Amino acid sequence: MTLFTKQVVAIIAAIPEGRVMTYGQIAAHAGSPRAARQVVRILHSMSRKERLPWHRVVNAKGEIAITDDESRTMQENELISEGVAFQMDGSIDLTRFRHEPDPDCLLHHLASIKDEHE
DNA sequence: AGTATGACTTTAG
DNA sequence: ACTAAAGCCATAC
Repeated sequence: MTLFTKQVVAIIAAIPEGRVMTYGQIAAHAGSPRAARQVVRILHSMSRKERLPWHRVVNAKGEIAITDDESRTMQENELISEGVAFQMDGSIDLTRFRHEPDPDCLLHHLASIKDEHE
């Protein structure tokens, strides 16, 4: 497992209830602004083993990115139950629900991750 | 080791 | 506003 992966996991795990982040955002905070797709892969592989709030991750337009119908509905329900409101067009208002990690907190977090990283 | 694969993003037409 | 194409790079096989 790479450092990038651990950072992504840590960032996702730190998303509070009722908030969402985009793939690109997460990738950028983990050090690779163009690695949105890796975030997807990590979500796929890690959400099975780890308990990640994968439902709090959406695409850049604030829409649910998942393709599977059942999972998409499940994500929708999770978000609604957390207080995330969907707009008429089925997207989320990112100006209201986007989570921006606190820089200091993030730095500290990443430092401790780097330590435990082999 | 080499190739294929994405629950994406951004830019260009 | 919509579609097309290229870029990205850690996993899975």
